[in-house]
Amino acid sequence: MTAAPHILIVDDHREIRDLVSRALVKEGFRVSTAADGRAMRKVMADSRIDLILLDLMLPGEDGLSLCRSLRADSGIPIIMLTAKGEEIDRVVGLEMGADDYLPKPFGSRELIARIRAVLRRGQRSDQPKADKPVHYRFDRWRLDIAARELVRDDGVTVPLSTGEFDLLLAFVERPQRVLNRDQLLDLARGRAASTFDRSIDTQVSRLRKKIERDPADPKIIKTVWGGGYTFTAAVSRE
Amino acid sequence: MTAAPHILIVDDHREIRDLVSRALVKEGFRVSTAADGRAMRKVMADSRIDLILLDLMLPGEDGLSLCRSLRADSGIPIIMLTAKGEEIDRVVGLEMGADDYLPKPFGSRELIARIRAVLRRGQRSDQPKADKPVHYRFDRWRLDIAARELVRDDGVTVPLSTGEFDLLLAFVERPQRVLNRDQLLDLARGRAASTFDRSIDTQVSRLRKKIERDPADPKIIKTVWGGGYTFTAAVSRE
DNA sequence: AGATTCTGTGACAAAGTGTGTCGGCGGCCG
DNA sequence: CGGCCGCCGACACACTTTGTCACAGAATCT
Repeated sequence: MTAAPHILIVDDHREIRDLVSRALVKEGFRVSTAADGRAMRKVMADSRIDLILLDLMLPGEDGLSLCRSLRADSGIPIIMLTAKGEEIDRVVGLEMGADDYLPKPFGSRELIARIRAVLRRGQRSDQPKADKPVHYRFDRWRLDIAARELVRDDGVTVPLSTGEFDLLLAFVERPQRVLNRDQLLDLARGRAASTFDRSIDTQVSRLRKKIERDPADPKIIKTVWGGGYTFTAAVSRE
Repeated sequence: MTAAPHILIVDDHREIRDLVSRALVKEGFRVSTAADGRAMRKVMADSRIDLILLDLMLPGEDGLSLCRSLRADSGIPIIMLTAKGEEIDRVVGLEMGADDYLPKPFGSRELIARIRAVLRRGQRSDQPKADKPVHYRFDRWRLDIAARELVRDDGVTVPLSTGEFDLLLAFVERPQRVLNRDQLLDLARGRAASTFDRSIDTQVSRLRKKIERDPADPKIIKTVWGGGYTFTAAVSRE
């Protein structure tokens, strides 16, 4: 499984974003960028991020408070970046929960080494810790996140494979939205699509067989021709 | 699927509009322009916009308040443009919810790079967040947006294809208005018409077969000779 | 290691969409 | 009033996208 890690660069300077982005892409990472905290949250809502490079100085919400709030509800590894002369902040940064710290200017070699190191050690649960719903309800189903189980209203547990569960979770967390195959693959498998990738179709088909009343006339996961799929059932979080 | 993104330029200076417009068209984007907030809303009501370039200084309603109100009810990506020397406004702009910020003068290369970056990350649905109706009623039908279903008053669900649903939705959101083929194609498919494009006619024909009592004598979707089509049934939002 | 489950790929069928053609109808002009 | 021109409706067809199945390699379990 060649799951290239997905790195998110958060920095308000475009030159930095582009420079770092190019360096990481060349190393085989998948990269997204954001100029501020708001953009960062947006990216995180739409894709599965493995590690965040976070600039200390940001317009609006600054890096430290972002770091703290990230730590509060998502164990995603963070590497803090700071302008030189802000050495003092190292301690603060690490105390805020960053996994590593890198003062600018830094070489791409050093950055990449640290990223790999953090990723290797950060195999930890990226299980969000805070206010994530314990389970979701939709149609006549309850999806139990902790137990990774799908339970029907009559109490029967329908077994889901790992892939089916991850895909269903991706859907359930983003109902009423058209998700294309790339996004689904990223969200559910953490990897990018190869050309003519039909694996999502197959998984959707398998999932429908288990959750739809009539798999031939799906009501919960609808196909958007040329666009992807949409989870159309109403979802309630608990 | 050549779904060229549709960019809306909002600036009161004609030269800027023309200049930027030409640059974007050359890059393959579809472009609309507006000189002020009122014109902007009009364009947005008539077409599906993927991204807005918004000048900070505008006559009447200024860019910042426009930005805020856009953010309030339509997650459309925004890039703010400002005259030089207004650096201070960057923070304000981003806090108001702009996705990026570009001080004048800027090169077209830089502008295009930022547009692509924002579009890439803003892959998401431009699903307005605010008070969108859950469903629309007309004639003897109910169109359920979340479920993407068309239900007759007797409770029977009539299956619509993706294209039929999107077209019907475009109509239902703009009843009693003449919509030409370009607009319909833009609203329902997000693309521009190619020469001698008859696809809308075909889709209207298919749609009529499903919703009209007598498809040969349509009462709901009327043809405007030489102009397009009009959704003539009364629509109520719920 | 052997058995079992899971997942992605290829193949083929089915559905959705757009283009082309033909014929009809509306509007325009004499 | 009649004929011409251009626009629209309907249909057939080609092409694209999706559904599903079988199967093989990968992963996991025993």
